Amino acid sequence: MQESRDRYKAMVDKLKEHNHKLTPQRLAIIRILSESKEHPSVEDISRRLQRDFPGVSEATVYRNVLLIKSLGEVLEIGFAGESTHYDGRKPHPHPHIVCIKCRKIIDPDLQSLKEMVEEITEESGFEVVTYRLDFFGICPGCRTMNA
Amino acid sequence: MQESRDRYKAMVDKLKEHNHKLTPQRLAIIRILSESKEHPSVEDISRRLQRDFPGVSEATVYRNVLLIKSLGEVLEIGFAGESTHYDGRKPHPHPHIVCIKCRKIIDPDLQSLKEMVEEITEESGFEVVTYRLDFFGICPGCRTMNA
DNA sequence: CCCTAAATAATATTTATTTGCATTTGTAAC
DNA sequence: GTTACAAATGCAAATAAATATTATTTAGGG
Repeated sequence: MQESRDRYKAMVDKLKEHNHKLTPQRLAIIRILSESKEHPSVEDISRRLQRDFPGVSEATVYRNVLLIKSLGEVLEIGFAGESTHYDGRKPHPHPHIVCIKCRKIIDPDLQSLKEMVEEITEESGFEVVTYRLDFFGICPGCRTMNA
Repeated sequence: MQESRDRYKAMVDKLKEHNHKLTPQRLAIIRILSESKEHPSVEDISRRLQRDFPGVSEATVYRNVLLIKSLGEVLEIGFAGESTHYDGRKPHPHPHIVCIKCRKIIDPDLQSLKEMVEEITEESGFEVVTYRLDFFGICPGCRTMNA
């Protein structure tokens, strides 16, 4: 998909810009990040990587994901209990809606978010830098299936 | 404070109701949970506990916090990187604002939350069951201090 | 092609949490 | 007040995720 290629290119450019080497492992990791819509964990990435690079170290995946995060090209999403997940397609904070039955995650567009940030600023005096918004519920599919 | 005592009593009642024994360690733990406004971690609780019970095992704290959580009397709040924190005063989901400088956590009252849930229901068809909302920013104190 | 800093693999370590097991202790019944 | 027994505790060892260490390899400029 075009979008995946754009993300891939953006990450490569950012790496070059900061004079980081383009190793095959690194490129494979950003390829996976740019193509994955399911918010993979380090373990997921590592597993997929084995196909092309049997024997990549998990530490390498950790280090690279961390590096790419520090460049602002991947979003870290830690759900309680599970290991941390990453979104390389939309690297900026955004709300999620997670289905507690099928685990599907969707990214809604919320008009009310802007208003909420304003309310926080007014009420608390905080300067909001970033946020983490996750709603958990039952998706339309699982609702009908179950009832 | 009255509120602390109410929370303490609610937790004791819930324990009795489910036929759990009221050991001194357990009572001390719920006392700390009911009095702490700062969302303590297991380690925090354990440290405070040493005052009254030199030698309480961390495992005991873990087990009790887990038990109390399973009774719905404490809210688990896991932030990336740090150990999990707990809120025994407001056991139901609520938004947080976290200062990224001093780590202070406050609980705002957001009018716009209801509206946001409505927007999600309409737009996505999800039935919202629970949520996790955290805003990160710089609190008024740290803003002036730093600039 | 050669050099050097950066990156990798493998291993060890740290930190948070959980579990197994022997011992102790609430608490309900006598 | 004793007794009985399941539940709770303490301790230590087991897991698990993430990070650090170090010797070796390699990307990429000159």
